[in-house]
Parts: sequence; structure tokens; C-alpha cells
Amino acid sequence: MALVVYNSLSRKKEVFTPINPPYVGMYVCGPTVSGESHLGHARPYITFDVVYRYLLHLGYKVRYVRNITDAGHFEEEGREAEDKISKKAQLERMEPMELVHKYTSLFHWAFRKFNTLEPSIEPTATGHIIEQISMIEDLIKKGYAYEVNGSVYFDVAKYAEGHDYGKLSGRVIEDLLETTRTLESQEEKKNKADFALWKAAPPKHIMRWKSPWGEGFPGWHIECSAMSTKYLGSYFDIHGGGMDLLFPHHESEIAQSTICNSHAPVKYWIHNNMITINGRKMGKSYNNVIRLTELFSGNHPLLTKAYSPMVIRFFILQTHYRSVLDFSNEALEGSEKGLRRLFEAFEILNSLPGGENREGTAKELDTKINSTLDELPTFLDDDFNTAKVLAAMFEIVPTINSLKEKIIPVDALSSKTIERLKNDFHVYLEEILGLKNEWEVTGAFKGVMNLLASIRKDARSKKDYYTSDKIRKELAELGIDMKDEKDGNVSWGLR
RNA sequence: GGUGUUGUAGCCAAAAGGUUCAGGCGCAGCUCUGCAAAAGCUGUUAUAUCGGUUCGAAUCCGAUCAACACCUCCA
Repeated sequence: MALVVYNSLSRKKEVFTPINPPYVGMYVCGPTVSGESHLGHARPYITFDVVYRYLLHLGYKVRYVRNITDAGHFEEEGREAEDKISKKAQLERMEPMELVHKYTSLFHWAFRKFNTLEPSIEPTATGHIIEQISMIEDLIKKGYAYEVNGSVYFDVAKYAEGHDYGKLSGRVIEDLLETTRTLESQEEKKNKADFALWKAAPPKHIMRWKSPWGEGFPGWHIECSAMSTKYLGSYFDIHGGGMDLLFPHHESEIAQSTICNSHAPVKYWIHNNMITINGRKMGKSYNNVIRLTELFSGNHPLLTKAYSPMVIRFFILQTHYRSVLDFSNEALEGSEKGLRRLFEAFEILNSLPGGENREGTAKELDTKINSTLDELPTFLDDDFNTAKVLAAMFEIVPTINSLKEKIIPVDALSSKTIERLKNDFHVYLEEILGLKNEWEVTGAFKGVMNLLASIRKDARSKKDYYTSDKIRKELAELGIDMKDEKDGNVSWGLR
């Protein structure tokens, strides 16, 4: 079966065929580093991390570009044009670049914890002012952009004469041009639908660059066009981002690039859906933002406890990326328990003897396990259905646990199947879904714990329940649980 | 007002015209057990409402209601 992806442009699932195999170019809109990342930001970067990992798994040579928006966009024409980043910097008495650096570091820190792979290139907007300026010059030369008072705008009406502006987002160009909204500083534009490519910087504006039109700063959409073209070429495979970027951001990107390169820039547009909280999108205006630092620490009124990055990752992957994911404390608690159950089974699996070429005694079960494993790649091929992959793995968990409890005889499965289970769990859980066992303990700590476990075992066999209970009770207070197995052995684990 | 999406059991959530079924969490019962925990088994079995198409619909069509998103910085 071939990989099929949902293309926002055609609104259909399409077979994924790279433009230039085995190479795949993927661009994902990265964070604006004017503030701390929140739970909502986790979704696209985790979603596209899995896309990246799966493409690599399939053997593609992927160049994954994810930008850092550090130029500080003006807040659009509605409000007074201003630089978000420099405004915040004044409040915090920081240099804009200092602020940008702080939040970039924080972003990297959080997403390392989420176990996302680093992109191949992580270009910054401020590092590509020259590319953006030359793209704007090209647009002016071709007659699709015009300068007014040191600002440059894209002429949407002109573009719409020969192209379909609104194709990606389902907008109707007439509606966009006829919108009755009156916005400030609109008088510079020929049409209300026009968008800024370059904005003249007001005197107090700190972030500013020289340009053919005077000092100013780039418009919002041009950076992604400039950087994606530079690093992936004028026509590349995948462009990803949140659904909220469909319009106007991605629509405008298409328009700019189409004029500069004489053809559309992207083959497959992939958009992830939003995370809602109590049915509402997370956003500053709703006052319901949970920052990642608050999530990891549990320090937030909506949270009863801290949640680890892996639990969040698992929580996100339990839902298909194009569905809305509704957040609640209860749902996260469920995810935490589920993830733990999965990894405990994986640990048990790894301790099962494989080795010698043994036939399984339970043929039917053996076949069933193998056919479940056969399905895993088909789920991912179907537009990255991580939810189904996880569900299928959960279906195998009772079998693994039963093998350990000897409810099912150890030789029920063939050694080949056991080896395959070990391998597939590793590949799907760790390599593709990027999940990690956070409760795993190694080194001296592990040795000490095993020693305590064996002391408890001895004590129990002598019916010295004072000692055995003391060990269990005091470890429990430290957050370590001891469990007695059927065979008299004692196992343990971090809570 | 325009555009689009969604409505699945206590909660999260998958699937999408047809046999048994998603899956996770929770809850209940049983088994195991020095106690406990875990585990296993069983149960909790749903498709917003009203019509229509069909031999058959959660799935297709229409209407209604509700919610959400985008149209403005936003993942």
C-alpha cells in the first residue's frame, strides 16, 4: 500500500509521490518567538515530527525546513502598525534580539523534551531580509506589487485576474474585494484584500532594515515564501502548518511564489487541526492559554498535576491530526495511564526470551498477532493515522501481559513472532511515533532497586512481613511502587 | 454577514453503507493474592434531532438544532 495524504489544496486524499524521489522537501511554519509556546503549539510540531519520522522510515531523504519568525510582524492594518517583538521588549526592558533569543531557547528546550527531531534547516526571518527584499523587487517588476509611502503591497485584484486567489482556503475573491470592513491605514492600499510585503518603519520602531523603499521591516507572508524557495526550490513536496494559517498566510504565500516562480510552489499542503480547551481554541484573547512550562510543572488553575512531555505527545497522537483535539485534565490523566500501560508491556516484551527457532503452540493467536502487526504500516499510510496505530498496539498488550503472568504459556508464540513484536514495538512506538519510556531507570539506581526487591522477596519468603512492608511502604513514599509477582519475584517501577 | 468543519457511550477518541468488535481512561463484578498493587477475564455498547434514499445508514441526501474555526496577530 502506498502512502496517502490529505491535500488541503484538493480537499482529497492523494497518493504521495515525491517530485524528485527519493528526495522530499518539507516546509513547516515555525514559531513566532515573541512569547512562550503553549499547548496549542505542541500540535503542529509533534504532528509534523511524526510525518518527518515516517517519511524517513519509508526511506525518503527528507529536507525538513522549519523557520523561526523573529522579525516581529506588524499587527496588521486594523491596529496601528507596530512591531510586536519590540513592543514587548520595551515592557520587559530587553533588547528585541535578547527577547527573541530567550524565547527561541525556550522553544528548543520544550521541543527537545517532546522528543521532536531537529529540522534540517531552521532559518530565521531576520537572517533572510535580503532574500525577502529581492523577492519583493521581483513582484514589483512583474507588476503585482506597488509602493506607497515606503510600504509595498501585493496587488490581489491584479493577481486574481489570472489566478485563483482563494483556491486553498475556499475564499471567493469577489467577497474579499468587496468586504465592507473599514480598517485603519487602509487608504494606502488599492484594495482591502491587498496585503503588505514591506512596511515602512515608524520612527520609534526598533527592528528596521534598509530597503529600496526606505527603512522598514518585512510583511508577514513573504518570509516563508523567500525561505522555502531558497532551501527547497520553487516547487517542493510538502508545506505544513496549523489550519488557522490557511488564510491569509498560506493563500498569500501561494500568490507571491506563483508570481515570482511562474508556478505554484507546493504539491501537498498539509494542515493540522487545533487544540481546544473546554471546546474553545486556545488563544490569548480567550485567556485560556496553558504554556508548556505550566504544563510540565502543573502550575496552572486548570491542571490538577504536572504532565510530562511524553504524556502530551501521546495525548496528541491518540487523535488524528485533522480532528479537533479537546483538552481536559481528565483526558490527560487517561493518557498518562494508557501510555504507562503501553510502555510496561514493551518492557515485559523485551524481557521475554526469543532466541531459538521455536514454533508457537498457539497457532491461532500467533496468526492474529502477526496480522495486527501487518496493519500498522497501513494505518500510517492512510494519512498518518497514529490513533489507529496506538489502538492496534493496545490490542496486543493483554497478550504480552498474559505471557508474563503465564496465563498464556511462554511457548504459545513462535520465537519469530516474539522477535517481530520486539522489533515492531521499537520501530512504531519509538522510531516513528517518537515516544520514550520516561519511567525507565538505569545504572546504579537500577542496581540498588533490584537489591531492595530481592531483600523484599527474601523477607516475604520467610514471612517477615515487617521488613517486606517497610520496604514497600517507604519506597511508596518516595514514589516507587513494588509489586509482588505470581512467581514470588518482586518488580518495581517509578510512579 | 460570508466560508468551512464538527456533533459517537461517564470522559478522550477511531472508523465510515452490511458479519464480533475500534482503542484508551473511568466505573462494577470475578480470578490471582499474607496484605496491597498490577495483571487477566466479564460487564458498562453509542452514533444531536426530524425526514429521505436503500434490502440494509453512525456512514449517503435534505432540513433543524447545537458547537467550533477562519474571514484580524494566532499552531
